[in-house]
Amino acid sequence: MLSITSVVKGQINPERPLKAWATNAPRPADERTAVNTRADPLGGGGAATRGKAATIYDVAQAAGVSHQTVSRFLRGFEGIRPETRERVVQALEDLGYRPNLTARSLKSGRSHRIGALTHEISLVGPSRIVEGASIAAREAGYVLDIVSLDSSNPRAIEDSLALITQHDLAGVLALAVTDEMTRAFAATAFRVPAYVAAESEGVPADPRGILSRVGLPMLVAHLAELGHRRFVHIAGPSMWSAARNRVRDYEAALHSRGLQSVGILHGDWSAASGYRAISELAQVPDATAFLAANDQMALGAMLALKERGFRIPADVSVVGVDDIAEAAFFDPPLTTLRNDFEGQGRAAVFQLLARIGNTEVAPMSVPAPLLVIRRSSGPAPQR
Amino acid sequence: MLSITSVVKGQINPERPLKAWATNAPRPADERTAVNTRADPLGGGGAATRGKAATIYDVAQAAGVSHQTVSRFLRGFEGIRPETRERVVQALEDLGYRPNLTARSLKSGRSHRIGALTHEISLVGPSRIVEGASIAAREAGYVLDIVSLDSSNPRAIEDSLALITQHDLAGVLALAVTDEMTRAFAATAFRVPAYVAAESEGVPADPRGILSRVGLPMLVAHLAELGHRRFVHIAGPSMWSAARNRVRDYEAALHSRGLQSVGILHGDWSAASGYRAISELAQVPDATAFLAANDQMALGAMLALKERGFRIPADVSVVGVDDIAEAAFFDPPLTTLRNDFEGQGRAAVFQLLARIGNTEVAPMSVPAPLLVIRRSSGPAPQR
DNA sequence: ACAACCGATGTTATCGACAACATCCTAGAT
DNA sequence: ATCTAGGATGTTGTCGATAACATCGGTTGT
Repeated sequence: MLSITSVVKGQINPERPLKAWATNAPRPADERTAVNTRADPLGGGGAATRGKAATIYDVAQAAGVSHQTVSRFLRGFEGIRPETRERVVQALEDLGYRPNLTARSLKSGRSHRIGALTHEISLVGPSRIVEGASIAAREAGYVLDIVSLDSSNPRAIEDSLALITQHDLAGVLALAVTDEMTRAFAATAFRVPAYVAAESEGVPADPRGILSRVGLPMLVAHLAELGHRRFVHIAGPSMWSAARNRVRDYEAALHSRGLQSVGILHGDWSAASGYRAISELAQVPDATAFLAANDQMALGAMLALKERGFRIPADVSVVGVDDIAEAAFFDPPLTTLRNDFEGQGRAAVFQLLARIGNTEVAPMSVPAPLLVIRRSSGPAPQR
Repeated sequence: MLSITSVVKGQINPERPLKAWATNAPRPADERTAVNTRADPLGGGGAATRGKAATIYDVAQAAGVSHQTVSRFLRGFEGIRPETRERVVQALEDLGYRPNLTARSLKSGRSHRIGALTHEISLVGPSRIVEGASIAAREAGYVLDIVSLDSSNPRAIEDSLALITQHDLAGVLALAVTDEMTRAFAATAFRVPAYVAAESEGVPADPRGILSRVGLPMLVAHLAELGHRRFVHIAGPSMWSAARNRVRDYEAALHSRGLQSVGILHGDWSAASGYRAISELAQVPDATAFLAANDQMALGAMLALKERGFRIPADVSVVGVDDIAEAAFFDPPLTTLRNDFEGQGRAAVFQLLARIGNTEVAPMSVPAPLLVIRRSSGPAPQR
């Protein structure tokens, strides 16, 4: 258990003035480069930093202009005389001005926060999605307000939505979605754009957009080419649309090749559930290929199969989905489908920003799924 | 790749009025229970919900009182005549009022957001810490503004800190900390309480507070009792204080038993680095026990050792730290030390809240580390 | 040469909530 | 019956920023 070391931050003098006022404003080109140049030996900034935060009024007074002129400068307005501009810049730096985003968004009605509701962020998938989203948001000048649902608390969704609707956000995102969350989301009246990032279940405009639609056939093809004919799927929890999609696309892929599914087992994404799915069976299905809906369940399933005396891949092949970082070091290393979680998070943020009206975001290109062949899959045994 | 399904939220009538206005205010006792009672058949609220959000002025007008009376009610002021109170409650519900937290914090100078700066949230540890923090924050009525550092971007820390300092936050947290981050954090002048949640390196008041201080001796004792005498440590990146602590406590634990470390290898927390640490060695050290600083590196090391012909645990024992969910399903299942990541996150939030002045938080009890013995450790081979 | 005009800047109102102070009304004291 | 204390409520100012409008000095057109 880590202990918590506190760093009490008084108004310590900022060694490196952050020049945060320049962050979101269209700034003169030469500003960008010179962040570390001001080596102020404890003077100047000290006085200003000590008390309360400087406002545009303070800056205005220091520069001998009106607060509005300061505001104009900050917002990138062009028509300011060079000498005036000079004085404002100077005052800004001297006082170490930082915009008060609260006041800004109160007046402008715009905020730079995105609410992100997510399930089980401690799972690998969701956490990577959140990371991608967080980084994309930061790059666009937003921060992500993360509300992670505690699945042990039945009222969590309600509470979280109540929390989210109060804060004023630029938009709301649902990441890593279960049906429950989708429903609660749809029933809530947000006053801002809201998006649910989920594997769509209908017929999507761009089928590349669904990992399982394109990826599962690749997995099945790989196994079929190795001679496998009898398959078992270890599915995720059916309240996750991602889990349902994988079941559907698994069956479709088999069907289109005239192969058969020997059975579908159910897990909850965890390695433990993959292990139980196999080990609790009275008898292991007569299949040669096991396709788990994610790598963790594949890991658990592999252990259970080995304990039952199956050799992998000599007797049975096991494949997963996601290509988590550890999959290459399972024993045997796992054949799987690479899933670009970070990309999903980015894409979700970009989609939301586009709807928010931020036109500067580039449309996301959807990376194609990638089949990663390792040693957990091999030729089907001859009977 | 998931596709993103948008749910365009207009001002749909809220099926279940969230009564969010009651969330943070000391409310009359009977309010708590009656959330779903108002079955308003599309009347009343409709008009108000359609346009912009209702303000206390709108509510005041609807109730025929002054906005201040509404404000008083919301803040739990007692001296309001029952009939007036009644009208206010009615108007509040009819309009589906939600407080504008932006305006509130502008005036009150207080916010209910906590900024959390974290590294590599996609690692298992950090993501679980963040989850614990997020849940604890939500329970206390705060949300976590997560800023995840993109390690590929050298200016990420600066950018992130600039971003954080602008937003108005109740406090700032650094989770899963590297030295770089600690330094940048210390050099920044926040205007609010800031805490760095890290394994402390000095002599802590409560030694139970450090996982490795208590836990590594347990691991070493376990292995020593099995007859192991020659140990190798696979360390984390040295810029993480957690990694340094583990090295230090590993050495101390060996020393106190008169045992010797045959070597310290270095990884980066990933399974790949654990694999490389062993596989790239010209010759595997003559040791019987390998102690990795986390489970992922243990996984990689196990694979490399097996590939080099070592049997686990017959020839060598391998143990990890953290007890991630998958560790029980490695082959062999990994002996490790349970690490309460979520608890760390909670603790960090509680500590911060305490400093913020929120007196309602209970002090955290620090769970003792737990040795989890599985099959990757066994009796040392007889030479 | 006078007015319309324009760029640069200042003044005032505004966002939504909270807070200080002002006011009104009623009940108890004299 | 009049005064007063005090509870209940209304009015105005404030937080820090943005927006609309006003103003000032100097051009430019005719």
